Amino acid sequence: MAKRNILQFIILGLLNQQARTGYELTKAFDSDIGEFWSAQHSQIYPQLQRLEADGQITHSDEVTGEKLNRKRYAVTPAGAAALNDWLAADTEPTIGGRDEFALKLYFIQSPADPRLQHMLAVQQEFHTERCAHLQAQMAAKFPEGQRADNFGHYLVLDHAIRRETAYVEWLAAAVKQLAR
Amino acid sequence: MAKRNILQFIILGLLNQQARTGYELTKAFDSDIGEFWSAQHSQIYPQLQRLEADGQITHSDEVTGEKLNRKRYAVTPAGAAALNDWLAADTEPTIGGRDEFALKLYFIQSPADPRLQHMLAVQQEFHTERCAHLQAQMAAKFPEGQRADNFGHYLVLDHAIRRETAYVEWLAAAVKQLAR
DNA sequence: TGACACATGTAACGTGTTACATGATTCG
DNA sequence: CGAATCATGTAACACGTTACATGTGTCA
Repeated sequence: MAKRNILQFIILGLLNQQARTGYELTKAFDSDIGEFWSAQHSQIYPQLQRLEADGQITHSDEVTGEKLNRKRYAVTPAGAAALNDWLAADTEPTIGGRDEFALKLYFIQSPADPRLQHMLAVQQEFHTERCAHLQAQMAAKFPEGQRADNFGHYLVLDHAIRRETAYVEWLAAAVKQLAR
Repeated sequence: MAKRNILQFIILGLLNQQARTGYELTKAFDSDIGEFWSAQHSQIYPQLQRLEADGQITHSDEVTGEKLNRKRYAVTPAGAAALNDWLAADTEPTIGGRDEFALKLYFIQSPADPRLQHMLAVQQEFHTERCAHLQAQMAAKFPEGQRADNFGHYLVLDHAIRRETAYVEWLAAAVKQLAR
């Protein structure tokens, strides 16, 4: 899995869009970017420190209210260069992530197994709902083929929708071929 | 990512199908099961030792030729029970694995970016070829809707094909909306 | 006899998750 | 004033990859 520390580039990419705090970066992984990567704050804060020590980002202190301090990070020219190097480098194609559910199905040999019905139904419900949620997002953010700006965002949303749609179709096809 | 040590159950599942050596288990991750999980021998051998210490598997020694020893592992009743518990347990739905390429696209804001053309073409070639390879496998292993036996195997192959197909379609749609 | 597949292990390191820990601000 | 959110960190542990290490069997 992880090997070349992708996280640092994601942080650079996000900060390159706009200056952010560690907290805001953490939340970015809950929305659109969460479709293709995840990270917790316990990983992000140390990474920010390393990037700053490396001279790829800097921060300015901000105060909210009386005492609360937050650090707003921004990329340096060196950071922007590192980001561009990453973007320009060859990308090892993704070869299908890990899927515990698919794995379980693999070990159930018989299409008559009594557990299949329920297992498939649960997954179907989840992914169908998820699919609808993504389509709603798409409709909200890109109403009229408004893809010119934020093209990247559009592409990953489209990707997520296609992926979930294919997943739902796979589950439906599986259900259809169940018992007999 | 990993959290509940899925690997142990995969090993139990594979050994439940038939007794295998560590080497054979390692190779299983290069074929069909590799679509949804990967593991190296350096992870597998220690895991086999732990499973045996736990009483979930046992091994018998085999000799090939003059000296070469291999250990053929098989599940114990306790191991089979653990496997069934895992299969019966609720499965957290997969929420889209990590995809470095999708991530890069996300950070490229403009559909006129000169890098896009080449990036997409490279991925397109890879995934198209992969798609064809999977379909060939399907045709070879399940010729005439021969899904009754090895139903699990059929399902994961079908899953992989649908996933790759969707990926290829996504890339094609992206290319179509490129410059202008 | 050399290359390649078979076969099994350990070590070092990096990444990722969960838990621990603390405190401020805002809103009802 | 209590709950939710904002905000930032550290520690412990589990998981995964790469590299190190060694030796046998088979086939051309």
